[in-house]
Amino acid sequence: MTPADLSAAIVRILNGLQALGALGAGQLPADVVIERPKNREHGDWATNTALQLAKNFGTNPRALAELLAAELSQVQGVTKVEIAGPGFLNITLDAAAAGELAKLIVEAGANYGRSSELAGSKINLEFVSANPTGPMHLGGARWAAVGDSLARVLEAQGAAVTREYYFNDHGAQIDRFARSLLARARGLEAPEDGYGGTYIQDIADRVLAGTAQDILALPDHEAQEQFRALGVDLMFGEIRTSLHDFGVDFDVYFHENSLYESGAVQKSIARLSELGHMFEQDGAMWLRTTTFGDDRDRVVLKSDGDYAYIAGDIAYYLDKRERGFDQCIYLLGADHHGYIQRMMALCAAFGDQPGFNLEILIGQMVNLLRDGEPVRMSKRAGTVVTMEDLVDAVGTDAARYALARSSANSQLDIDLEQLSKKTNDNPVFYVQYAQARTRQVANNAASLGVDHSEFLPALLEHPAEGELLAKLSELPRVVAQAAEYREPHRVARYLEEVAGTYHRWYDNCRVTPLSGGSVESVHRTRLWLNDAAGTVLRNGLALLGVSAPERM
RNA sequence: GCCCCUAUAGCUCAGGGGAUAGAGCGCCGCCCUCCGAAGGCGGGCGCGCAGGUUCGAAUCCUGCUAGGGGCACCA
Repeated sequence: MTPADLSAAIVRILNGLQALGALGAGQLPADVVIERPKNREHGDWATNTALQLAKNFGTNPRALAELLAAELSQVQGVTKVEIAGPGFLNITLDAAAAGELAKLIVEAGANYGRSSELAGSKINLEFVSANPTGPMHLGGARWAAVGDSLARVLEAQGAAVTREYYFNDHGAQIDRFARSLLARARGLEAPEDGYGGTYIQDIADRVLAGTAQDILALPDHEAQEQFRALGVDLMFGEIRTSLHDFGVDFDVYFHENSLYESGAVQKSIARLSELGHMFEQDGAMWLRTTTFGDDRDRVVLKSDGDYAYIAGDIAYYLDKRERGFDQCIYLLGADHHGYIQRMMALCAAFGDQPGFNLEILIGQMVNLLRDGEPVRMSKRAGTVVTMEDLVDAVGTDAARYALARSSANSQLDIDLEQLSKKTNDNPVFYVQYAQARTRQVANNAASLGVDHSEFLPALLEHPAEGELLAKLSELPRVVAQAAEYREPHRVARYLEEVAGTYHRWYDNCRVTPLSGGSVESVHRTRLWLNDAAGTVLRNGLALLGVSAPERM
């Protein structure tokens, strides 16, 4: 008997009551929110559904609660239903009904927490997409952690997710990168509008070392072109390696330049012209995005004959749709929030539904601190705080966890010094330790002859076992909500709660007998619960891309 | 000027209308004669301000204040 079972039971009861004419003709809910009350005197589970639905059915909360309570108390496994306050239903289960869950979880294994809710939907999730003009920086690391975890969460709900990286290898920014490389190779300072980090020298040296050709003897524009092509490749390789080491691998690295080379840009603009959304003015071609709520129209083809940046966005979006993605999700940094309106407008211009076919998630910035002082992370300033800096300091698991455990909506302060000095500060260890503990308990149990040959859930009667079972039952709902709200941090927060609940159970309930004692049914039954907790912790950590070590 | 995000414990952050607002870290005290004390138990400290909606608001709405990020024929 899980919260989901209770919810289903209540929906059934509501249906039955309405069919009998005991309720008015209101809309019936598809499910009912079942919560664990903070105060245990309020039972194992509680719901406020009578308070929320009474108005719909033309009755008052108290009366509806009484109808529901009478029926619900007849359900098998429910021992008591009480009405509290204005119409809360407080539900108490018998230990056996609650305890069944332990076995269900163990038997489901890696599938516990997964669902087919999003089966059939084909999602393109674009994230990171950092320009190949410098090493992967801390902000990119946040989106890597959040984006990959979101992909895992969506996949756990049955969606087919393609992780995609838009690789800006076209335009003025790349030209500045190439000029900077050339300048450094000649021993000159980087141009004023160029990149000045020490990595520029490094890449320039590698370009020179990597080719037999004497690039520096070429005319300027040819030399620059060589540095552009080779330098971008090197930078790209570095970024890709950093991400891989971070546990994030993209299915598609999409090159912006390919949109221009293939003619996709012209094609997509021609399509918008046919649809009547393009116009010419001041020698430039514009997309009338104001038709769809943008605050100004946007230049697509500049008067000098070059395409504006949005031209690539237009072609890229269309390309994604033509590749068969129902939903294109973009995870962008806060400095891109101004793009939302024009992106939504171009989506609508193609006849699509903004918010469904195109969804843009904005994540706020990460501030890196060292001893409480902000560390600048501007690539141009050359004081680059890279993903490697963070990983070197705290390790991949701690880095990914620290970046993924907070809402992307809030700015995040991470103090390198604090994390690197005392890694025990990081909650990831709390969770990993609990998981490792479940393994050690299982190992000890095995060596003492405690096995899975018996499961008598009624023996799971200690209050700490009730708490643990209740907490473990929440995983499916947590994952579903993380997917629905696109908020993978919910998984991390939940795991911290599971870990705490498990530790308390561990302190109260032994899986192995004391020395001299014999193995009893209760030990064998508790082993199931121990393993169920381990399963939940491992499944959750997997959703975050964090390892679940056997021992620490 | 306009737009977006944020404001909750000493710190970093959860809390998407419900009952006494939570976690980790930090601080104080207690617990290893039995599954690793990287743990548990106890203690102290908090919803930026002012209105509104509601039976009920940290949560929704409005205004204000503060911090961050944006507002190109740049990418």
